[in-house]
Amino acid sequence: MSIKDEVSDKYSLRGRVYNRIREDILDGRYNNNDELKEIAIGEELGVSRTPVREAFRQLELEGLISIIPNKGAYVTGITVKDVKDIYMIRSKLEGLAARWAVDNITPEQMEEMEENIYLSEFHAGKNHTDQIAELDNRFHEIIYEACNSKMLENQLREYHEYVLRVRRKTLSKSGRSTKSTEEHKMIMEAIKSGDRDLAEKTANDHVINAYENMVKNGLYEAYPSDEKRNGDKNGQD
Amino acid sequence: MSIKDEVSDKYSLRGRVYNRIREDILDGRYNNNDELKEIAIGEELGVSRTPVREAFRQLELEGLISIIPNKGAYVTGITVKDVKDIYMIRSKLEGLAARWAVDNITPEQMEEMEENIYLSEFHAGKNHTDQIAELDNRFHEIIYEACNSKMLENQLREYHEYVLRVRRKTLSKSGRSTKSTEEHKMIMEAIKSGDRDLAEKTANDHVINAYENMVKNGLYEAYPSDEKRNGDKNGQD
DNA sequence: CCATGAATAATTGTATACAATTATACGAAA
DNA sequence: TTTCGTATAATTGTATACAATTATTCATGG
Repeated sequence: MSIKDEVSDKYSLRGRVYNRIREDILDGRYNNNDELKEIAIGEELGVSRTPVREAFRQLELEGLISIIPNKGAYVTGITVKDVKDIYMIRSKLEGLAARWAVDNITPEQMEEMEENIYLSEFHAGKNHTDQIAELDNRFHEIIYEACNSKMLENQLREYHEYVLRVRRKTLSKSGRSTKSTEEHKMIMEAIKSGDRDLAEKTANDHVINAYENMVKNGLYEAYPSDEKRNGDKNGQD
Repeated sequence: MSIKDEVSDKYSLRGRVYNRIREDILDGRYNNNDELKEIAIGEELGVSRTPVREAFRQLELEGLISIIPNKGAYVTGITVKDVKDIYMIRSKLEGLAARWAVDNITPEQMEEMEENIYLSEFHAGKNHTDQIAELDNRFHEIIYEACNSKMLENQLREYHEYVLRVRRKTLSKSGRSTKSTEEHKMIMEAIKSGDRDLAEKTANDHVINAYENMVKNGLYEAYPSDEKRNGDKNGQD
């Protein structure tokens, strides 16, 4: 499938341009629908249009910008509904990853997971939001690695980018971190005990809980720009 | 996320190069690890290196080729395990799509679905493999459209490319088409009756059955080139 | 014969030049 | 004033030129 490691190539000009624009978008330094001009970006980074254009093509495929032929490249926003869909999809895929991790996790990965949770419990008690966010990311990364599927791993990483993007816009209110760590612990214990069904289910639920918490804490305020089209009606679950 | 419609741009040189190489790869006209030279491809299509390079960058992100900096672009193969993982992931996502379709399918889409199944039953009885394959694709497309999620739709389409790729290598032995149509019918009826859980479950099972059928009919002969690394052990389900 | 390494060729990476398309400015007519 | 159309500028699309890197050839020495 896709992404990331193949692209990196951090030491070519194109790679640097790609990473730079990508970061800027994910960090919210552009607004939705901002136009990216090849020359302007090239001058800013001291390169010609060629590597910029190539970077654009990749960013387009990744969905971070959209290119209209002969017109320009525009930063693409994601809607409230997109965010919801991503979380629902992630719920399923994280469940699958946790299930597969049961059979494939290494002792070292298991160890890191336990340590991760131990540290999380500490920081959750003190509201160290940066450390908590970092540990949270890492917990999921461990599962991605442990599931032993390059396909699934790549897919989940790709979605994770979007999560980071959203997280930057929604404040991380307290309360969640403790509960989140508890959920991580449940997933970990299910994996450790070899219970595939339980691992899958707890991971499913964890992602959905994270989503619901985000909604409560103002997702809709952070992303007011939903499209009108058919409305947001795939929701009853 | 990704893919396809944004890329198309069929009337630019880059778009034509992209589509051409893409088709060639998916149609199996290249072997695994074949090297793609910018100049050679450019001359073949009568264009310069610039649009070829841009097309390469997109194909790389799509996973169809892999670019090694300063060396070249190589057609990437997928392994037996990759195929399996894709089907397992698809099982979950098709289930989700069917679930969402319950709440979002339009009368027109429902009608097309019923017609699709009616025709499939006819052709399945006569072993019209081409028509059956076409109808099968279309059945899934309808669900993708009906789920009303651009995110999920794009994702499933991307995976579908891989399925087509595999299908071209594995012979479609008889027997399956009748059973497949029956399964489509079950999905359709679940959607029609508004039973979300059933729709999800029947779609889940359908994809897994398709996979198991493929294994029986020689997937492992068609894709002998699995990597050795950690072996294929995430399998007990 | 094989191994080594320098010279050469081939190929990719980047910059620039030119063509095609789209956006903008501005004046004339209603 | 507003609207329309043309001229101009700005921007993207493509081709080509040059630089940097990698592959190949082939002579030399062991």
